[in-house]
Amino acid sequence: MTPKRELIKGSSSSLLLCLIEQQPMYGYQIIKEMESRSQGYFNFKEGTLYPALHRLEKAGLITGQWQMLPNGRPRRYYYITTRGEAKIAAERVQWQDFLTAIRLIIKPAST
Amino acid sequence: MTPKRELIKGSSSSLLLCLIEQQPMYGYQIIKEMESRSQGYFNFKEGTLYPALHRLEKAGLITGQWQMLPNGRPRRYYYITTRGEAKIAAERVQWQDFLTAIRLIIKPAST
DNA sequence: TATTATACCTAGCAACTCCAGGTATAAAGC
DNA sequence: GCTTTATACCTGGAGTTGCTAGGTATAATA
Repeated sequence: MTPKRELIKGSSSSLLLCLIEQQPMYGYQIIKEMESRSQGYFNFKEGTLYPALHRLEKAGLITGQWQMLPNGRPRRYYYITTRGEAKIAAERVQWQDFLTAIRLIIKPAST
Repeated sequence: MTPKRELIKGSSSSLLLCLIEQQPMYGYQIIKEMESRSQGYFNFKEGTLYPALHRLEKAGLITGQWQMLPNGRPRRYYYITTRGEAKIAAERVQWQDFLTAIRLIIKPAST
């Protein structure tokens, strides 16, 4: 079950948006959540995740807010924005189109 | 219907293998075939396709053979190899695993 | 006291798509 | 006859994004 790097590449930002839409999360939590939900399949590295979050924030699809824990340590929680929600909707369509196109290649319609 | 570049990225080599498995093809034909079968969705550029074919050949998954047309112009036909067929089977499994993992993220199982 | 878990971050390499360009012949339009 | 389009191959460099490997720091556990 070697996760295919290149498959993940095309969908990681969409997955992040989906997760954060369901519930505001911070980076470290996202890594753990991805891993546990996918039963170990996704294993995002920090070097992948943090830059990705920064890109999403820069694009205005999520917004991060520092929150202090009782013990004084800060965490950066990310929230979905209106634009992020729109993006998710658009990507859902893209995914469908993509899957449809793939199917047409593997099982060509009788011409 | 903007095809998502990064989605394609992860599956282009698998798609090429699938096409060539169905029928030996040459580069230019593959571009046209991809486009017509997918109703315009896939629109591989030459700068994408030819290097990809070379990579697949180098990896021993396909094998190319020059063939002379009656008019004297050469074409390079690519054939699937045994190893290429094995690869296709493996990638089918990877795809299923990937899709399963995705579903677990977008629709988490009740915990 | 040492290790692990939590929590953030960046720099640089690698992989792959695309743009843009190059080469060359055949067919079709004017 | 000449020009454009289609056919058919190719490469170099830029852009995007994942991963490795490293850094910083605190809290909990062994």
